[in-house]
Amino acid sequence: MKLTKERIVDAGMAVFAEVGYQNLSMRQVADRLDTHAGSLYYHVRGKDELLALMADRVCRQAYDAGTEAIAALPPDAAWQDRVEAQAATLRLSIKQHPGGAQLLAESPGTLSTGALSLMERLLRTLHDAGLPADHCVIAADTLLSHVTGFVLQEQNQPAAPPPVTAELYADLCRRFPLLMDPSAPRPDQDEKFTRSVRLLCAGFGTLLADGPGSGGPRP
Amino acid sequence: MKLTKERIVDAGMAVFAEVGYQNLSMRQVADRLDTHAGSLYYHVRGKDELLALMADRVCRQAYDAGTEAIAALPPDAAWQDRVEAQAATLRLSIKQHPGGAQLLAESPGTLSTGALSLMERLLRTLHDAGLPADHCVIAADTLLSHVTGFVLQEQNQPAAPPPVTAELYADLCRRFPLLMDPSAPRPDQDEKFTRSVRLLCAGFGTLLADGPGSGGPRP
DNA sequence: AAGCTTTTCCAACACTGTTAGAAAACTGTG
DNA sequence: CACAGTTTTCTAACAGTGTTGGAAAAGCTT
Repeated sequence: MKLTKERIVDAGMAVFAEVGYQNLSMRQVADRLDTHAGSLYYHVRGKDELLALMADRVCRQAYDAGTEAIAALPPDAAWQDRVEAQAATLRLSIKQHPGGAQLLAESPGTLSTGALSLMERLLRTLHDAGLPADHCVIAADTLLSHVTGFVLQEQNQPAAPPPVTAELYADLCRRFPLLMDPSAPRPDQDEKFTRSVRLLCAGFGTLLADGPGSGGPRP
Repeated sequence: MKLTKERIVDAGMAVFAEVGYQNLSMRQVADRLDTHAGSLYYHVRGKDELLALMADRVCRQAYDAGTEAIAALPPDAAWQDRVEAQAATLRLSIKQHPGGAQLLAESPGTLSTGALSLMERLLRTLHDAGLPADHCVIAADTLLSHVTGFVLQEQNQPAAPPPVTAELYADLCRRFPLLMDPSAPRPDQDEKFTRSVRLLCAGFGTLLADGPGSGGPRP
């Protein structure tokens, strides 16, 4: 069957889903297409371009998943819920692929139309919510980079945490008392994520509620 | 001269500063120490461990730079300024090394005492500011992952943006009107960063000011 | 000085991205 | 159909990577 950019990206995504970001090689992608590595270079300038295309596809998937999630919301949903829905679907879309956050993080996001779509929609949500225009782009940028950063940490957590001796544990508690405080609740990642997004939304909210007494972020 | 973990990390940082994250190889690190690549493996389990050690060192540098910046603040400085100072120094410390954000992003941060120190100090700042304990860890986590995410985007922006034809530009403006709005101010990265941090602090603020009428983030 | 442990060298292995040129497949035309 | 021309694929190689095992050297103890 004829080779094409689209099919190469397809194979790349498949290999990516199986072996993850770190172990993705041109030869494996070629194998899945019953070809040889060199043949790919006629359609793709190099591995970088392939990765960029794949990152764009992840963004596009996230965008589509987002439109579905938004459509499922009640039409009079608050803007915070819309933001939350977009953040949540983006996170899930990235998490579907092992090392997906690295893929997005390492490819320059600006020139990808998928990433731009995500940005534009979030921008519109914030704009419609009444945020001042000059703050919108910063807010949207902050949220997007936050989601990537969050999933990055999430996916890089070692599956099997290294065993800590009792002695080492005691030392850690001495040096990092707040961090190691056993009385502090240890929420799971899902809850941590939604609450962090709510925190961001609360920050956004201070930019528009110019009611008496709450004058937005400090001057 | 005798080879040691410390010296290997030193050489690693030097090579890292010169060639960046992507092009750092064991052989180059060995060359700088007038040895052979195989010798490193007696002191270091593999490249992963070396990268983790280097990430820890970056965190430690950031921590030290942070203590300096905090000490330079007036003793009665608001907690927002303390948070801002820590975020700013962390960003600068990461930016000192080309690809430093990737280094931090790709190494599992939890088991690094440097990263833990950063976290603990931020936690204390928020705790002293009066944030409820169960929100502190989430807030601190959010801010740290935000900084990494921000610098990641910042360092991955291609030095020479690809030339856009007038036709393509018009198309972009049609598909992403808000994003491409020429009337919107285009702040530089420094300002974008400080404002995003202020935005986060504003979100944190809603958690403590339980005065009448501002009930924190939506339930 | 002999024996022993720690450290370093060296050569290899399997793998990576990438390129150049030959070979094949496909195309349209006389 | 046959021929030329173009597009696509194959093959082999290059330079470089992380990593390993065994030989060699160095350092230390008795």
